[in-house]
This record gives sequence, C-alpha cells and structure tokens, in this order.
Amino acid sequence: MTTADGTAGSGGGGTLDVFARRPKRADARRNYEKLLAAAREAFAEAGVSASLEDIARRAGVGIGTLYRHFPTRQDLFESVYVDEVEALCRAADELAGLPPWDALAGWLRRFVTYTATKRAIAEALNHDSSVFATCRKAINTAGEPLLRRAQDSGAARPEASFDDVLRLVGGVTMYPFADPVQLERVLTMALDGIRVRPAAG
Amino acid sequence: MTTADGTAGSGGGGTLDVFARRPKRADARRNYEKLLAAAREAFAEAGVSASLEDIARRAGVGIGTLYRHFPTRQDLFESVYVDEVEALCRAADELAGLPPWDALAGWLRRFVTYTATKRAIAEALNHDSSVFATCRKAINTAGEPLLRRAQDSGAARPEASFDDVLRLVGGVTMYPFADPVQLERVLTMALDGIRVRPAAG
DNA sequence: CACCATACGGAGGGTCGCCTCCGTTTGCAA
DNA sequence: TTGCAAACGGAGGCGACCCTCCGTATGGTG
Repeated sequence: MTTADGTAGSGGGGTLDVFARRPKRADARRNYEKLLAAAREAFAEAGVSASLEDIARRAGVGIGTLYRHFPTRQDLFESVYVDEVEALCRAADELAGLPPWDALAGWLRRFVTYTATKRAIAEALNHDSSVFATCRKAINTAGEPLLRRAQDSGAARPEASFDDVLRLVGGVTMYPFADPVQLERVLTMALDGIRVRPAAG
Repeated sequence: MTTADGTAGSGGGGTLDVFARRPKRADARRNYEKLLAAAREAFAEAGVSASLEDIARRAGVGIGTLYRHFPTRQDLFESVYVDEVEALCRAADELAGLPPWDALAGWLRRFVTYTATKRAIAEALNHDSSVFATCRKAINTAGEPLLRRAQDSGAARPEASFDDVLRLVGGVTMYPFADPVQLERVLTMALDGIRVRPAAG
C-alpha cells in the first residue's frame, strides 16, 4: 500500500493518489509545491480558516495562481491533509517489525506528532468529503492491524476500538504543549489507558 | 469559594464575580441573559469565531444591544466562560464528600461535559486575559485538591500534575462523540491512565 | 400619570476575505 | 528562434462581518 514515492500505481484498495493532480509544467509544479507548503504552515498556525490570500502571499504567488491549482478551499485543504496521511500510513509499515505493543505505541506516538502540528487539519475529520473518507479509511487500514495485534498478544485492552484509541491519543495534543516533557508524561498516561490493566493486588 | 448564587461576596482569593456586570433594568437584564444563552450556543456550534451578528439574531435582539452589554467580543466570550467555570467549581465542592478516587473521577467527568459542550470556549485557555488567568486559577483551586487527595490515598499516579490530567481528560472530547457509550469507554481509558497501575504479574 | 434615565434597534460606513476574469508572461517543443 | 498552449498575477466586484451612532421606545419612580 501507501504510494510512497512518485512511482504512482494505485496499490491495493483505495489508494490516495495525490499525484493525479500534480501539474506538468516546471513553473506550475514549483508553484504548486510552494502553495502546498505555505498552506500547511498557514493551516497549522491559523486553523482551518486561514486566509487564502495570505497563503498565496506566503507562497509568493498571485491569488489567481492559488485558485487555478486549488479551485476550492477544500481542494487545498485536502491536498495538505492527504500528504500527511500518506506519511502516517508509511510509518505503520515501517513499525510492523517491532513487538506488538511497541509497534502500536510507536505508531500512536507518530500519530500524535501528526495531530500536534496539524491540529487545524484534524478539525476536518468531521467534514464529509470523499477524500476525507478515503483518508480515514487509509489510516484505519494502516493502524488497525497494529491495534489488533497488540490486543491479540494480550497487551492492549480488548474492548477498545480503533476509533476509541485515536480519539484518546489524538485528543492529548489538541492544545499545544510548551513542554515536551509534559507531552511525554501525558502521552504515557494515555497509552497506559489503552494497555490492559494488570489485576490489582 | 465559588460565589454560587446572587449573594455576592468575594470569598477567598480571586473570586470571579460575574455579577458585577449584570445590568439593573428588567428588560436589560432579560436581554443580557438571552444574549449569554445565545452566545453559549453559538460558540459551542461555530467556535470562537461565531458571528456576533448571528448571536444577536439568535437572541432576538438588535446588534446595538449586544454591543452595549458586551463592548468587545472578548467580553461576551469571557462572560460565557466564567459562567461555565463557576459551575465547574461548584461541582468540586459537591463531590468533596466522596472517597478520594471517586471524587476525582466524578469531577473529571463533569469536566468532560464542560469541555464537550463548550469545546470552542476552551480554545481560549491559550489566550492571555486576566479573566482567563483567574478562571484557570479557580479551576485549579477547585480541582487540584481532588487530585492530591487521590494521589495521597494511593489511587492516582503521583507523578501526574493537575495540568497533565486536565489535558488528558479534556482532550478526549475535543471532537464530538456521536455515541455516548463510546465516550464512556474512552473516558474510562483516560481515567485508567491516571490511576496507579497495579504491578504487572 | 408623567418624566427621564436607561435601554433598544438597526442603518450605514469601513474592512477583509472570497473568487472571477482577462491581459501579460513564460516554458518548451518544433 | 519562434509560436502557442499553459500558467501567471492582481484588479475589482461581492458579500460577510465589525462596530458606531443616534432617533425611538420603555421601565420604574415620584
């Protein structure tokens, strides 16, 4: 899965194919990337409602150019989002070799940095566009096996659904942490909440 | 503490005194309350950037009236927020009679419904106005003893700070839950993350 | 009942972001 | 080098929201 580099090909089921859209001409391609970077930045700072004109400005590009590449705000938004999701899915593959709990925990840590920087973008998980649905599915496909494996091995609570876990862990970084040590502490608590509780005694 | 009803009096340290501002004339008072209710609703739905004109409309009141009562957006915002915080503080007092862990858990559950409905309002925890600082302090004063008690009794992790706990639990409801059963499940995990882990074996 | 301080409403001027449209520029293929 | 399809940029019209200002309405008191 996870269409990682330019070598296209829609792997298994619902791959994301961000590359379908990428323009051909050199300058256009350049601007496309600049816009994407600017947007990522702007969304992270100002939230979903970042000004499109500001994004164009950051990218050093006319507003018209922005609209040519991304006809709607949603388009731009989705492109940024899809990039993130792909990276996240790739991470799942890379962690697959670790012991069950470590793989899950590692991936969730990665998930946290994903939501941490892109807090704004996560707001869109509610919205209902087909792209978001696809991304959601991609995340599930990538992460759920990790949870299941951890559950089967007896490390993770059997009653926890994948969605439960994402909500618990994702919520942690809803507000930015000034202190990375604190983030670590809170994250540990969250992960412990997912683990099976040894019988008290 | 907790200036609960109209009987004023700034209790201990930094009480909140929402009542200082409440207008005198009957119609004014009525509109004030209507605006507050409308704002609570609007902020919960549309986030911090809800339109003031919309709030006035919801309240069935002219925009001028809104501005007379709440000269700045921040004023309105703070008033809603303060109301919430007061209720939350009151809850802490009411739970004080329970066993240590139950009191903490109960209060945190209350805290969750508070952040759940008022998600938007919580965004402001970052902002730095004196009112928000005071509220933050009030929440601490109300909730921290519950945590400490739970820790002293050996039920809660000793290394968890009060802020850690709020972030963990508050984050849970960052995104609305369609299914209350799921909320309960996730919340349980979060609370378990705060509890001391019995030694594995 | 009469008076007036208090409160109401909403028109309107200003700002800002959205998006379209079109004259100009530029990559690139022949 | 030349030509044209592709891409660029930004002026400008539009709508949403902000906030002020002032003529009108009204509660409450004497």
